[in-house]
Amino acid sequence: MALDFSNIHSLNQFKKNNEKKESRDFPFERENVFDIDLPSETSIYPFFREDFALQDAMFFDTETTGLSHGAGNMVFLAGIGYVDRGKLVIKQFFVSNPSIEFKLIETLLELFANRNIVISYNGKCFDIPVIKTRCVMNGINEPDVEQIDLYHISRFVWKDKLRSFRLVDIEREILKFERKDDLPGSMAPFAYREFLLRGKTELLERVFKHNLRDVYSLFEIFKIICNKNNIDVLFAKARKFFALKEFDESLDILRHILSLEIDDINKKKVYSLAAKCLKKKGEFEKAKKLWLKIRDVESHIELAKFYEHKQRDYNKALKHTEMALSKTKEKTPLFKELLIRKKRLISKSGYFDL
DNA sequence: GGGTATTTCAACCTGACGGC
DNA sequence: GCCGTCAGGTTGAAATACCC
Repeated sequence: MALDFSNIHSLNQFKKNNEKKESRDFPFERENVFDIDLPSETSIYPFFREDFALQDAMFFDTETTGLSHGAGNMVFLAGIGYVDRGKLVIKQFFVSNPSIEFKLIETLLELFANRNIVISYNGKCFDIPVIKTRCVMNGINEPDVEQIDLYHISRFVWKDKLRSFRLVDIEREILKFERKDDLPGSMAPFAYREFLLRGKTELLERVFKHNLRDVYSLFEIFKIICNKNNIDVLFAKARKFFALKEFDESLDILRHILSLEIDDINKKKVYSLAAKCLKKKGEFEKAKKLWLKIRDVESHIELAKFYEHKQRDYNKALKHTEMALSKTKEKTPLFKELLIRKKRLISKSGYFDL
């Protein structure tokens, strides 16, 4: 469902409240509720532990006065999102007066305590370290939160598809959403300064929208990563299981991918990873059948290794080395490596290349 | 422009194997 | 037994990219 900005409350009420002296002692809070399609499953294992429930998590994004993690960088706006009764609730907490930042931090810590899994974008490197620094500066105990960082998961999932992994790039390429009139995050410190010095809220309103969109996008990205039929996500999970040396789990996912409608390119990707799993399991004959289906440079090299070291069939090993050579550009390091392999196999097979 | 999680890549290590 | 080669694994440094 598209994000409806008409749903966003105006800052006018905040301005009115802010004119009253007593309201400056508390962070300004506003809430937006969105109708959503819930993910049918919430497991993102193996990217995060298996026993994880959406009601324990909250989506989190901050706007700060800078990039540094040092004492001078404060949080002035925090957006948190959570699913409640089938709807996405996004609350934004704004510090209208830097002297009450500690109240915002305390509010966040209470929320962290209730929903102790924080889903963010680059939060491991930015948002949470900044919050921890603000805790130290305000004499508050640092929170102990579990984190799901969608930045790193996105890099892993779409590594072959995208070159840039900024949140706006994921929105454009994966969510198919283009921001209009978005205020870049780098303008947030300036917008806050304008508010504090001159009471201007025009730019600040756009920072609120930016932050709201960020939190909403976190939910949307999370939903895609939960999708059990998304080819990119399934491949990524299979790769992750392979990296974790859980080859049977990887093979199960690859079989599931094959049960979906996929093109020949994706089929070869499935065969290639499945062959690697089978090789690790020592099931060389099964792996061989897949390599013979793929017939790219890498699979010919694997077949050459298989025939040389497992079957001691040097003629077949030589044949696959030559096939790999025919598909490789001359003068490349791989070509030179294959020539060495060919020379060795010629020597072993007693074949004379006249 | 600072901090940091992750990825990449090179260097090194280990075990298996064959030739002498 | 020694030496060289290959494949595969481990480790650590460097590079990368993101957040405001």
